[in-house]
Amino acid sequence: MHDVQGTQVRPDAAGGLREAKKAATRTQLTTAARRLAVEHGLDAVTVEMISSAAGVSVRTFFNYFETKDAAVLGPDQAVAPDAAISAFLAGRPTGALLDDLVALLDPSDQLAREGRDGVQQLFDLVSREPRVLAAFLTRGMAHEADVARLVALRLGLAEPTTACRTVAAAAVTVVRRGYAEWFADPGPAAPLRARIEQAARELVALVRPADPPAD
Amino acid sequence: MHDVQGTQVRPDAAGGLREAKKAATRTQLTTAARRLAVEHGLDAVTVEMISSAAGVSVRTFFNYFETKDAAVLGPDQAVAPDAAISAFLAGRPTGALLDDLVALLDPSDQLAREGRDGVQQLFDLVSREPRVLAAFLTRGMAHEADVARLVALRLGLAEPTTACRTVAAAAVTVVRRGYAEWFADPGPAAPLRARIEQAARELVALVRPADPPAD
DNA sequence: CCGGATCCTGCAGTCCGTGCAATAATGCAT
DNA sequence: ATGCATTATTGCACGGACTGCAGGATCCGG
Repeated sequence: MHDVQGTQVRPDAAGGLREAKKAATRTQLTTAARRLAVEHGLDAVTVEMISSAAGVSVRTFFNYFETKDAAVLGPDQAVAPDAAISAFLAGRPTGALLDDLVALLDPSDQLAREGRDGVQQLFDLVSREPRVLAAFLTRGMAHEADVARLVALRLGLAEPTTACRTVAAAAVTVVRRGYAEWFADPGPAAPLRARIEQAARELVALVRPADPPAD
Repeated sequence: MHDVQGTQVRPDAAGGLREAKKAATRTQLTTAARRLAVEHGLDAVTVEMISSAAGVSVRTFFNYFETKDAAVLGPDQAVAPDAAISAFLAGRPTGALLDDLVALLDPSDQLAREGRDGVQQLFDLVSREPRVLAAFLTRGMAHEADVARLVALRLGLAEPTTACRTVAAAAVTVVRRGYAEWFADPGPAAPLRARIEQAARELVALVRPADPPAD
């Protein structure tokens, strides 16, 4: 029985059983941290509680995450899957920078990976616990820097210029706004992607207020 | 001698000597925290060092700031002076929303209040210490919410709509980008205000790529 | 000058986070 | 399968962050 408290453990592609078990415990820790934090509030949850819920020692907890907040946030993710990055660098899917950035940062696959409940839980904590918000925003800044590099590459530049960074900041801001609105009212009528596109339209409207309706 | 380690103490307008002394010690704590953090790195600086440098006990430190990071960041400031807010709400100075937001958030007066060195010191820490960055970004989110409320008021709305929040996010992002570039190269040739306006132009260029040059 | 309110301070305690060294588990080659 | 090298887990000890509490000092108004 190669499992850790119910979480499937199977050797994923490269890397043996060792890596798979590590990934499983990391997931376990994050899951336990989020559940306990939602239930009791982050301050009332000790690292000892999270660790024992995941079946490891407190010392091991700190081998996986630097801080309690980081465990709630979960392991860092790439800004987008490789396929999406390749497409973006090749000028796809539309050729328009802002639209392609929205497509690049489209988080629907992350939603599928963590599950709708997990993401809802995380955003719940982001909006309720200032420390989780702080960690979340810090990670967002790192993602913004990654996006700036990708924009530079797409434009054939070796290093991101000021404009690349501003464009990246705008794109990340639009996606963040979409997330926030989706979380505030996660009805099925307006899926996450639609919220993000709505935020993009609002940004365009700010800059082109006198624009005639396009369609 | 009503002073605290060289910081002037005079009863500011309303509030007696008590309030003035409190403000003085708060400033002292932030000044000491920043100086020590720049010198030794934030992790190597203990609250005890900061407290004794400011001439108060450790326990008193925590009466002024909730965390060590908060002391480095300094006391919270209003998003803009009252006069600038009134002007913004009245549709000034230009009538164009984005331009007026840039004017509203123009931080030149904060620069004058804290002094160029203090702000440079703070940004130095923001870029070097992840914990200070996290606190800084969290405060930025609060400011963004304030700005969204102001936008709503200017448009005659009681509550900020989705568009108000997106507009506020875009404006705060532009100002943040200007700050970042100014800090990366604080030459006198390109003052802070010019950097912010440059970032605003970059945002416009993202949305209106085919625009003919205006001037 | 005095009473009430407010602030400062020390103390004890909990929890976070880290270096270190011993132990246990794993992967690999034979 | 078995022994060996590598790596993960754990306990321990420690410093530092942060919080109630209670006693004492300071300030403000009369």
